[in-house]
Amino acid sequence: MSVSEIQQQFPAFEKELVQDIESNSEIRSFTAGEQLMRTGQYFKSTMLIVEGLVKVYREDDQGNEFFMYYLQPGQACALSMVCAVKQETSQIMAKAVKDTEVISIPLSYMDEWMSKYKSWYHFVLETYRSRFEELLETIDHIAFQAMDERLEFYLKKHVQTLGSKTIPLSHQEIADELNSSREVISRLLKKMEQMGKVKLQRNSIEVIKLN
Amino acid sequence: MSVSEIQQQFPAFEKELVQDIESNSEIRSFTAGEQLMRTGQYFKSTMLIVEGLVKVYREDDQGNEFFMYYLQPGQACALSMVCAVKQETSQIMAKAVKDTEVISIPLSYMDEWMSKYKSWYHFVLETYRSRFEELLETIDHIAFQAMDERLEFYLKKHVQTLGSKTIPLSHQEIADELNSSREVISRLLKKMEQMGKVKLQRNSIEVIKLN
DNA sequence: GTACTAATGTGACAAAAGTCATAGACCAGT
DNA sequence: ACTGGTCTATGACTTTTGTCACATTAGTAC
Repeated sequence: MSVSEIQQQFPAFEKELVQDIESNSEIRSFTAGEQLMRTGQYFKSTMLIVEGLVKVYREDDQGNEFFMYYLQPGQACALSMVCAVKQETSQIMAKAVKDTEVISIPLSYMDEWMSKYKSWYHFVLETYRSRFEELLETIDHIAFQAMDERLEFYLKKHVQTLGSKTIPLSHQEIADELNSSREVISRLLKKMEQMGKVKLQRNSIEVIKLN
Repeated sequence: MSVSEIQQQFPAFEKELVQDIESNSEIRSFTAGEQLMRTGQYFKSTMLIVEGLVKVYREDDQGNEFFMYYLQPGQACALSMVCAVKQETSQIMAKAVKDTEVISIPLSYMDEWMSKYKSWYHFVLETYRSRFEELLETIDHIAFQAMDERLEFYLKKHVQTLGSKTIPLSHQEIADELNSSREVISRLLKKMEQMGKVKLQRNSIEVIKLN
């Protein structure tokens, strides 16, 4: 990973910080589908996404999972910061959706840079802030909305994030992420198709228009 | 508010910080039942709880509410930090449960102290961290658990926080906070009573034993 | 093509939660 | 003790979601 590549994804970072990152961090690559972290793991470092796309989701004891949010280049996993500080295990899973490159920064530097670099300080706070908001939004949806609305929102989010109208997921995968069952999702999708909101294909959904 | 009172609730703060707080912050008092913040409000300051008890909950467009967590003396509202930084409105309501005193710290100092006082820095990060975890826990409950389990957890939490086995809430109030309906809560409580877990009185619930 | 597998469609049913209607219980003020 | 208001209890019913069983379809491998 070169200085210029880092600088490109994190334009707000001052030059010295970028150099510090370059010399003190490790690049890790994950192929699509690979897990970046899993429940019960300890963190000794925090991760910045340089390239690719990462899906972060929650998992309970029975193996039910639950989609929380995507991480894109230029973002960091607040969870790895949260847990890193306390040396605690997480209840979080993260999976690479596309081939992904991350910068892995040891905990000790993360802390040191907070006072050393203003841009790092703002970056960390902004990461907490934005993830906090995502979680609040997630809570809103599961607390207040019915499955059909949640499904629509889920699809909308995917279109935004993937930058494509075609979502390459099976009904089963969607059901898992919304912690529902395939039949329910199939039925709702069928309804949406009849309303002209989506077009269903095998293993993918083409979004026509959502409110 | 005297230096010693602040120091008592926030023992980790160094002396200079406490003095800085004393001379640059404002004390605000709320009587039980009063709102500390409401949806749509802007923040120009962050609040530390010195005395009392504050309930933080989420509200949607239709006025449904949803309990998130309690704030106790020695804690701060992460939301007010989150929003303060970005000068954004919150979707959060906070209400004093007991008579409450808070220290209101202007945004500018909050930022300045981050680099000036190590203990402040840790306090802010720890606040983010712990609230983040509370939110994750909340998500777990609404995503993975049925109403009966959520109710039990809710009661347990209240016993812990209030430090009393008697919870002074009506079924309707509980229903609101769990975003359910009174009848449902009444029925579940009745079942719990038959199982010997609680004893029901008018306007209050006495907890006998929960797992 | 045939055979196999994964994905999807669908009807029937069960369970959980929400809604409606109504009645009783409790408390406060007079 | 009467009255009005709030809180609680309960049965009947609806809606939503989850589950089960099985049929159909689409893609893949041979």
